[in-house]
Amino acid sequence: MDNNHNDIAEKADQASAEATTETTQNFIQALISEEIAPGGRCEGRQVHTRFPPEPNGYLHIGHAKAICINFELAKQFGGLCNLRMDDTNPVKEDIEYVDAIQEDIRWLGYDWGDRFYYASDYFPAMYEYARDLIRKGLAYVCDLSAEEIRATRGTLTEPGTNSPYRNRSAEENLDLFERMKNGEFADGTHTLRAKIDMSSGNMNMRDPVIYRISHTDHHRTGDKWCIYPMYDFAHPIEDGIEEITHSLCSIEFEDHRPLYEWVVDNLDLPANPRQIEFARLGMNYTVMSKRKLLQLVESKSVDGWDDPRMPTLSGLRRRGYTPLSIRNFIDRIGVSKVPNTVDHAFLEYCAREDLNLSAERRMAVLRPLRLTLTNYPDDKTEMLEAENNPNDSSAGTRQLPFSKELWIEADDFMIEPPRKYFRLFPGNEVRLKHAYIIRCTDYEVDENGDVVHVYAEYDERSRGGVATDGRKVRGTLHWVDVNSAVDARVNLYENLFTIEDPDGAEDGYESVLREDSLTVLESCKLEAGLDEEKPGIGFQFLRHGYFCRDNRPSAEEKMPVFNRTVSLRDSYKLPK
RNA sequence: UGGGGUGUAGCCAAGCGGUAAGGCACGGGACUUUGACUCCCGCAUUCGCAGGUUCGAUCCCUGCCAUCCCAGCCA
Repeated sequence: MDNNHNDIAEKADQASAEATTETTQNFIQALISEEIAPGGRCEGRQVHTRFPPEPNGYLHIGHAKAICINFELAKQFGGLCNLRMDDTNPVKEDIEYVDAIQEDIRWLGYDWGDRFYYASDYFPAMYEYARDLIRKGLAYVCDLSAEEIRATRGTLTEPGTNSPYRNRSAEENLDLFERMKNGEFADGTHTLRAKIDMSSGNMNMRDPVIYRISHTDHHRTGDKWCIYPMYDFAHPIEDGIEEITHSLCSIEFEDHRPLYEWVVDNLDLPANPRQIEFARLGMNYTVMSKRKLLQLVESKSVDGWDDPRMPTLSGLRRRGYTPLSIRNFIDRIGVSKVPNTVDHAFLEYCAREDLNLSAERRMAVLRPLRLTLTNYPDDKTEMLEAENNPNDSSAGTRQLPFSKELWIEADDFMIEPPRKYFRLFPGNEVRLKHAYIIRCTDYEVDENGDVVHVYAEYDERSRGGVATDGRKVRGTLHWVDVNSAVDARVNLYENLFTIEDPDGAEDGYESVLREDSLTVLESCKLEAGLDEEKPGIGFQFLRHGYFCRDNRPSAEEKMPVFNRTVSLRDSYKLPK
């Protein structure tokens, strides 16, 4: 036990040594190593990545994977990682998300320095690049409607047909494109299309639209523009302008890569980036799509984007997950191209691992049962010393008030205990953590037969919890002194869904929402001082789990509110 | 009956021609003033399947099977 802390510190050292040594590289690291080596594509260049969210929603744990991969890769290779708002579609985006995204990334522990960009800042440059394409005969203004474009695109197995506008002259295209920009045309009447190959097996190469008309105010450029570039055209330009060396994205963009490369190859960009795809994160018992998360919020199935049951970063933060635990989680699940569904228990493991070392212990009775020590002096209150973290002696100790009247956990007493129940029952002896050994002498039940009061005698010589005669006392209970207890509300969270794969539910994910994903306990008794604590600090409530103060309690809330981050592992099973 | 991916344990994931790392989960045990932590032990004779090349194949070749993505003027 005394060696615990040393062992753990040693293990942490080993882990960080391994992280820096990095014996096995994932496929992206291996590729970058090759490319920056002599003769490689990026020889002499500084590795430069970017995280490019569209500001149209809140970040979730899946985004954390992309964030960690991009920022960590830059760090490992002595490079840089930019933060860029990919705001090329004004109808979906909003300024409110921009701040939230930055807050979440900072909270996760990453810093983009002064390299915070907006794709919309490049609109003028993109317009000029588009004109280059037109002049090279590689893009044309098309008058087909959206329906007509769809109809002529062909199908997965049949080639498409050329647009009748495909062979307009560069002069005519330049003129039309300028008039599109000047607002002479209504939405949907014209597009700028790349002239590639209408019979390509890759649908993305069948003369993709690269500019559309949208008379919509943009959250940053207002009404300055009424034509907006499409992702496939804009993204390689954004990367090129920022001199990104490696543009990482998720696997479903794999068949966009030929188009990405087509743009890079046909434009004279400041630097040529390379797109690399990896598998996005899937987790069981949750959904990850923005659309579905939004739906949960709008249907009031949850209490907002930051509901502690949500896989959003703001939800995980409110729940009490630490940034380190999330970074560790992402680091450990690895990077590959294999479709994956990571067990949520792995995330919980990472939270416990970090919190076990960093969280101070406190005592909290969630379902209180009154205990009276019949042989303890009536008006006495003594102070007992309690360690703050048995795994970290530097966390120090605190003084706990103790008296005749105490709260214990209702679960910790049974009139007729099953086998191997070593908590309190008539005649049995247990230890009150940090306090005394007590023996149950009596109990009271109400008209329903429920136990409402327990009586016990304490062993005066066992102060601190040590038996002077060396007798073994197996059970140790947590408790809270009645006089100094803090009344509180505690929220217990479970998975939002009843099945592992809610996306695959026959009747839709809403049909498998779990009814009891939130349990609100209104009459909890917390150790004194917990009402002074702020959100963001994790505590271990002894024998229960890790908790932190809610960062968004409702206005009318009078009691402190604590959220359970994750329970302690529990190998105790009540025998039937 | 197009194009592009992916298949190693319940879940992640190493492995790159020399005889299946590690983690999570799970099961057992030790320790214990948290039934926590920590520690120990167990957990793929086999790498989607079938052939082939080779002294030797998870790694190379061929075929097959399964599964995911693509027909937005979304990203």
